Amino acid sequence: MKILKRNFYLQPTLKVARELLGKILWYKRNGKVLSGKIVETEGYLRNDPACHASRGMTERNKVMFGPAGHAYVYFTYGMYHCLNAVTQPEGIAEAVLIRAVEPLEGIEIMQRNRKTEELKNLTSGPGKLTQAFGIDKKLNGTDLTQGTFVILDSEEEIRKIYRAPRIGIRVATDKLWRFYVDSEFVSKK
DNA sequence: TTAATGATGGGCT
DNA sequence: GCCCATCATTAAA
Repeated sequence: MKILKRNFYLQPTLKVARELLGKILWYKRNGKVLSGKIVETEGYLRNDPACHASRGMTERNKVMFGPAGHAYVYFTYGMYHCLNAVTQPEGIAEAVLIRAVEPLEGIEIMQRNRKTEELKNLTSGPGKLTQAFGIDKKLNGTDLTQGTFVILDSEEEIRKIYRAPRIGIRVATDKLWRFYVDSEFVSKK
């Protein structure tokens, strides 16, 4: 399979959010491959009060202001990380949060990282999947279009895409910027 | 089954 | 000091 190119991430952010569904998150770590099919995403736009970057650039969110196709990984709630794909050209801070994937490769490692055998509980949430994959702040700013931490294209045809309000935010809850497919691994339907 | 709560610590008004 | 793009556990129904 081929790695998604930078042009993919330069499309409108909500389109990228929809089109990332079915694509493959792929991470080769310590010589072992971890991968999963993306089944749930959320878009975060400029001028969106729920977006970390909406009140200007800070040390934490500066990667969002950088070039498209890079990973924005941040630490939250004192114990979890969340993974985003940065969209839009340099200077425009938008991104897509990867909320859930369906485990494909490296499931034994994910089970060890998550301290559970239960497949449906491995990667069905933004904090869960980063824990399962071993993704943390050291990957913040990584280029997702080359190297060992990338998103792969796929030929998979998506039957139906659902859209719904985003989860875990207190503002802009009227915006239907969460997207997901029919899957047991979606964090919440 | 769903709802409430505690854990836990960096970021920022 | 309060907030937080979360999750696991406990309590309630």
